[in-house]
Amino acid sequence: MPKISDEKRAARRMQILDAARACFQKNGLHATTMEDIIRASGLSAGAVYSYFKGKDELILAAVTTSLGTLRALLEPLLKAEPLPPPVKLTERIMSTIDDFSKREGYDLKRIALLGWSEAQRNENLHATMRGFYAAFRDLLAGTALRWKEEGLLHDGASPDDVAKALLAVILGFVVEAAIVGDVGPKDIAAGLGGLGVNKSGLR
Amino acid sequence: MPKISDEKRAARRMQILDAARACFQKNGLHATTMEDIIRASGLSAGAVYSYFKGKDELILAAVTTSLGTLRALLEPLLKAEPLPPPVKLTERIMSTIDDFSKREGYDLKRIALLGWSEAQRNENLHATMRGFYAAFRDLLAGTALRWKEEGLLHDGASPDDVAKALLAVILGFVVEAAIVGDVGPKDIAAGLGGLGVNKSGLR
Amino acid sequence: MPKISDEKRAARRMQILDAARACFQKNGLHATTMEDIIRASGLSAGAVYSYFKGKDELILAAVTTSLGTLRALLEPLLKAEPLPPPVKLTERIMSTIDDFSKREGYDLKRIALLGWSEAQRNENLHATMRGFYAAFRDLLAGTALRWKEEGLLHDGASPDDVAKALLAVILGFVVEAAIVGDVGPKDIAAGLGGLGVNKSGLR
Amino acid sequence: MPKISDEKRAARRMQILDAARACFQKNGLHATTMEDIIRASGLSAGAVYSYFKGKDELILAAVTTSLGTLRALLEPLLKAEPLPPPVKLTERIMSTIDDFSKREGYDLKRIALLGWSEAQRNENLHATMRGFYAAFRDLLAGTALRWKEEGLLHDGASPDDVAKALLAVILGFVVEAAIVGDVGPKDIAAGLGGLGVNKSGLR
DNA sequence: GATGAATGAGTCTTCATTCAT
DNA sequence: AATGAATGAAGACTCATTCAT
Repeated sequence: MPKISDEKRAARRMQILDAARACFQKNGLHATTMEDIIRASGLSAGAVYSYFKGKDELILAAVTTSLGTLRALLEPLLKAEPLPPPVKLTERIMSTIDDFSKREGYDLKRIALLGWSEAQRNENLHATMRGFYAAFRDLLAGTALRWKEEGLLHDGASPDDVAKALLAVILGFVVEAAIVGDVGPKDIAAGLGGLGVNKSGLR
Repeated sequence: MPKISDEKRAARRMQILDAARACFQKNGLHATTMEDIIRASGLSAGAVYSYFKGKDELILAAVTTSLGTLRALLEPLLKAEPLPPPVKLTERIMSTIDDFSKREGYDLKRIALLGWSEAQRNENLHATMRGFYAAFRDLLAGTALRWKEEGLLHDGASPDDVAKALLAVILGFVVEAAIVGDVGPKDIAAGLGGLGVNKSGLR
Repeated sequence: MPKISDEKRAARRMQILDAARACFQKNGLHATTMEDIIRASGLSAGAVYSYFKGKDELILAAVTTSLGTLRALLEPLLKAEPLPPPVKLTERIMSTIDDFSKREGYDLKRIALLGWSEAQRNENLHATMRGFYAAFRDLLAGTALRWKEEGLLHDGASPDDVAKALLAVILGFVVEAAIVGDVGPKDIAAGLGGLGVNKSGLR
Repeated sequence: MPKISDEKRAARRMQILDAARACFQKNGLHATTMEDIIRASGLSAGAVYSYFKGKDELILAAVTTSLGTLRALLEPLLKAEPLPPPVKLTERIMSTIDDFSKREGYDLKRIALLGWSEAQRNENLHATMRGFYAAFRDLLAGTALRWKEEGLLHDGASPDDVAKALLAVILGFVVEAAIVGDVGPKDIAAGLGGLGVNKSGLR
């Protein structure tokens, strides 16, 4: 079979996945029925089931692609040269997440919350998420090492712990924005700055 | 059976709620069936439904009481004299949450994640949680004001923003611990310290 | 036990029955729950069950007493002297049913409809109703015989058939008033008169 | 399965409706469970629910189609030429109802009684029935007008009242036959004749 | 006797998934 | 390969009735 067929297949998969994500985001994972997804995708039940084994696989795929989107969004920030100081980078990460959600009409924060909840009873999903966040934390740890080398961290600072703390801030921002509201990346960044976290890299 | 005493009634309610929380924690909100809760409570379906209108009320009650527990746990920390410096207080808050979960065999973190997810399609629940976290954030802002007066924050620091940042750290710790693992209150505290947040209150 | 106790018992029974009838009339037989009746009666579940075996007995009793009320209302009309001519008597019967319903706030027509429906799956109830209506039809047949003797019916008229026809008119009025509306005893009477039924007894 | 034809769909609907009507007739509206209907229809629960929203819709459909059947049965009688005199027409109407019930093994009288009862707490159903009977009564009034023109009614007779009276006779016959028994269309007709209602149109 | 909390079988309904066409 | 009608196992909830106190 020529390449076109594969492309079509991939396009179909994406079409279904987009429908699923839209439904999940709007109604949550459990309140979304397969029929919702089938209708939203514009395909037939059989077609959907030929691309995805079942609802669980669709959930996993929705979360996985969301994480993929997130990775594509965030990795460049970590590799930016010159490396921004901690608070600045953290703010950019949060802003990037926030902006994407607003721009694409596809709220990564909501999906994240749904995924975390689901992960507690779906080991497969949990493993996927754990892997993603662990990898991201490793990346952050690498970044922290560079900060340390640049003298932006205390001398005794552990890059791993810094990564853990920053990941907490980022994930916490997602929760706080989704549940409590009235908070933006700048607020968090300002708050960290007020606490004494290096803003400029100078001390 | 004659009229049951108020105490007994409350005890029965708690018995059912404990069963529900145990089930929710183990299987998640949606995967838990009323029959699970009924069996775990040791009562009959009718009895359970005479204490709680339905599953939604049970979910709301489970989350609400968890938040109540959390409040009882955390408020004393915010009123402690002398007031610990930011990182120390944050660490204590996280440790308290962590220890309680280990001690009582009742993981507040898991329930929190479930609640956040559910809140996205249950406005009643969302309002309850938003109210709780907003109140807690206000308390933190008050604390931040005291820190500021004591010179533990930068001069230009906004207590509100500091509160937002610290709440993010705390909530983020909950997520990170539940999903990624390999992280404890001390790690986060050390990471914040490494970032330059005042540990001792001295600068 | 002295007589008072029996009286009290009877009063309690009536209290429960009144509550049941009010509920049945308002919500129908099946939509009325025992709890509705219990609450309306102001007694406890146990008390209600000590006076009536169960819901079926309550339904039977409600219908039976309604029929008793009907009998008490209608029998005097059939024994009136001088005996009114057919249409006049029929109109009086319909008016009596109508007026009672309005006066007492207790609609015999509604209860009748409910009872007929229920009778189709409750042989006990069916037998009770059949017995009542059959007896009433017999009474009407006796009346028809007197009309015949007085020359108010055609010579070849069968009193039994006349009774059947008049019972149909009366029962039909109940249905028509309850379901179609815009009809009163006078309309029916006028219609019969228009059809040529002797109004005055003169021809 | 590919798209089913409209005919097949209609046939399936009828299959379910027939099953429902059979159950309703045998056990009454409320004592009939969805499982009864599902089993009787030979389909699955899901299939039944894909054709009818729920039990209420099934009840409404059963009553509505019964009324439709009734209309199809009775309208020709009202349009017959030459127009039979009042008692004759009434007898034919009652006979038609009676015969259909015997012939088809589907008792319109029983369904009618069930419907009247249900109508008292189901406004939708009530409106449907009221509309049907009111239309039928109008038709009868038109017929009465023709009788009047032909001199078969008293000069002062109101066609509307005559229609009300005849509808009462017909509905009353249904009740009397279902509840009391020992009565047929001929008995009622004879009784009306005995009361002086024009049989032949001559006086 | 009276109470009313508790029971649990029974109801309606949903929805992930399959498979005949 | 695609379709979408059909499946049927759950699930949430109700309510007539009982019986320990």
